[in-house]
Amino acid sequence: MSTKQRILDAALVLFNEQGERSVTTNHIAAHLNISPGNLYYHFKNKQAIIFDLFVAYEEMVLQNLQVPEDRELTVLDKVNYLKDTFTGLWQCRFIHRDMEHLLQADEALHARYRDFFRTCLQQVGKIYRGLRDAGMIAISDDEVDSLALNTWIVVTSWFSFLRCNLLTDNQNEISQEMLWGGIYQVFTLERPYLTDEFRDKVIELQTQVSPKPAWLG
Amino acid sequence: MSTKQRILDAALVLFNEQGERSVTTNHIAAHLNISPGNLYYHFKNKQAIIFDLFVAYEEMVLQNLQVPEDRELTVLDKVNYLKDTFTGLWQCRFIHRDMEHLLQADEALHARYRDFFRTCLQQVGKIYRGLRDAGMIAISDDEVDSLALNTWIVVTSWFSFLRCNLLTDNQNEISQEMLWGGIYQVFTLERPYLTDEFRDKVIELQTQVSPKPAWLG
DNA sequence: GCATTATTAGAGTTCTTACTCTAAAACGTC
DNA sequence: GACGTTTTAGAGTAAGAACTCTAATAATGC
Repeated sequence: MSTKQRILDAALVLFNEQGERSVTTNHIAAHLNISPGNLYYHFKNKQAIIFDLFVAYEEMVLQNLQVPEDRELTVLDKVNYLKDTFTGLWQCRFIHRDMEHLLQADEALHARYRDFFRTCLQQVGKIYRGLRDAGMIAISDDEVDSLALNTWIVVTSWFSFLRCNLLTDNQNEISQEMLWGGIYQVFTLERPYLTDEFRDKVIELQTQVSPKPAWLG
Repeated sequence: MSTKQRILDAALVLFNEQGERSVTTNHIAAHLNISPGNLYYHFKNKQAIIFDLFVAYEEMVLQNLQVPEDRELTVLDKVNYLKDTFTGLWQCRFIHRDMEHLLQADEALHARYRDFFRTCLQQVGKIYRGLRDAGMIAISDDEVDSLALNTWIVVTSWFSFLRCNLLTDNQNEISQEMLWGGIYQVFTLERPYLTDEFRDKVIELQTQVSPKPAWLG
């Protein structure tokens, strides 16, 4: 693998584990047993590394949010969207940790991120309208807009929420249950809109995938 | 005013404007025209300043979330809770920006924050059950739990969301409309649970307080 | 095999940070 | 107004950050 790619991989791992703020370019170089000079040969600066990592993240997310044009959405689609989203989020969880700082430090990234956000919101809206067309939820266009935004906020804040509120001395790593608690939480946003016809079926499947977490309530 | 209090005030202003990460103890001292030594006479370190600011924030929030024992909740209470919450949040908006880092750097603060979160969640649940008792919403206990958590997430993430996604070169300050867009957004979380009896009345009042923001949808 | 280019090491530079130390000033009190 | 305490100034320190520079090594084309 190219040194450039190895730097990106190592940076991603270290950023995820310790947070971008605590990881310096020297740390990344040391982690790979290469010199700082070498790292700076491949990247103009730390921001450039972050930018490239974001581009990869963006691509993955947009891939995950595609809506099939040739068929209706199913209950399973719904679950898979969330699984994919949270899995992707986990792989790049450093990004949404102090996003404000990353964007403040890099105007180009900020502009790109705004576009990304808008596109995501549109896609999520499209998915919810797809679920409506499939008869799964009854919801107005206004409600789709606000539901999409609420989904965005819960999804992008989920790991911060976990680390701030649920990690303790005893339990200091994010468990599978915690991660999928995020899926449960997004389910609860949609649940009020489920149609009578689908409610029981959907709730049953959702409960299988991610039951109500013990720490809630 | 005491120097100690002036340091806290200045730190709060600077942290809010520029983010805790970008504001050093030297900046705070310079802002007040006092020496760094003086600052360190009053505070052991930077964390201690943050800790004190958090304690004040905590007190304000818990004050805002109190539930009257002697009477039922009204539609107006509901609106006021949100107004107070977002106003308080605005005053200490630096706190929820890179909370993860603040907590990682200070185990005592982390423990305190976890308690704070639990208490808040309980209070929010109590408020929603109060609204249920007053006949305003129809909701199960499970749904109260998840609604309270969703409310918490949207509220604590709101300013980060705004700065990351809505600020641009042209519009680089948070407007009143944006701030109260947060209230609208929390309304949308509760809306599906409104009872037939109260729906129109509540929605009318909510629309007055904070109509659907232009940038949504 | 040689010239050119791409890649790497590693010491070093500059800047900033949180924080310390000493001495002086201000204050209270009797 | 002397004396102990509290508060302040301000230079200074040690550590660490991002990043640069030079020279050596590897790869590549001809």
